[in-house]
Amino acid sequence: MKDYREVLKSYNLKATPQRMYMIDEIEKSGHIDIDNLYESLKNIFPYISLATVYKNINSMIDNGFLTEVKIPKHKARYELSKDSHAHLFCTKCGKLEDVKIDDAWISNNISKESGYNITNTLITFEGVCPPCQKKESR
Amino acid sequence: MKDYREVLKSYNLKATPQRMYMIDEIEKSGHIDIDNLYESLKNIFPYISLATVYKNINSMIDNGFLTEVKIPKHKARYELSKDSHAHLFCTKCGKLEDVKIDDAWISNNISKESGYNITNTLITFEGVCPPCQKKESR
DNA sequence: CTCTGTGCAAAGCGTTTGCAAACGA
DNA sequence: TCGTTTGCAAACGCTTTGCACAGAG
Repeated sequence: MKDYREVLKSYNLKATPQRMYMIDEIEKSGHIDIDNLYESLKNIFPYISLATVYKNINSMIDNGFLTEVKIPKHKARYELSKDSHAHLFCTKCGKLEDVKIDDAWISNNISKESGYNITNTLITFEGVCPPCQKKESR
Repeated sequence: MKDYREVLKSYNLKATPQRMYMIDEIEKSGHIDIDNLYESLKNIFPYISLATVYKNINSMIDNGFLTEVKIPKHKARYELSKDSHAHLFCTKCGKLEDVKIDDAWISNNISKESGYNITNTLITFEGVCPPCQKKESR
């Protein structure tokens, strides 16, 4: 496991074991929701409280270290903040993947047309992933 | 006010006055959240229940007549379902606007690259609208 | 030592459900 | 008339809060 002490320090958060394992779990999974995160953490900290997980998620979102990803009809998932990218969500198995996308020129276009000063672009594609397509055609 | 009897009938929903005014309100506003919808409806039906508004919103979403639009850090808003389009959200004043966008070729691209069978594309731009930009520069 | 973070329990908030009466078809 | 919808109140589920103790810096 990486050492997240410095990262947490730079965000003015104390490096508690709970937080370090939380970050590790989020990084390993790519995207995770509260329940799965809580369940994984209970393996390491049997007495960890759901409230603690919420509090930490919120403080890390507030300072920008984490990003919340909302998915239609599902619970939000959390990811480490990273460069702009889109999401691919499989409606069959619930898998969420990152996709590289050049949204700069899209938002430039929209910006010109609308006059908006665009600060963020959120793109999610919903569909069925290749493995689930195979299962369907059986 | 338009007559929504036929529309409701085609969705197998009874044409109650509450529903007809709900649709009217949503159409007039373009996008509306539960609280504002409930408040407007109370002007016409002083005893309307929030539960009724929820039930109707949900049944109209289920049959595809309405679409829910999720916005980061804000309550969902509802719109009449229409052709694929993106949303522009002003983070200063909370205004939500539709933008025409040709997402077909984007999703085709993503589809080819990822192998996903894409069924829906959700695009939201966050930024500051022209009026709010003027206010800021004062 | 000081202040932040943790765990627990309770409170809070938005949404859904159950039910009897009212209403639309 | 029959099945759906309404309004009300209670229940529900997820998230946040308050507090005393523990732990990081």
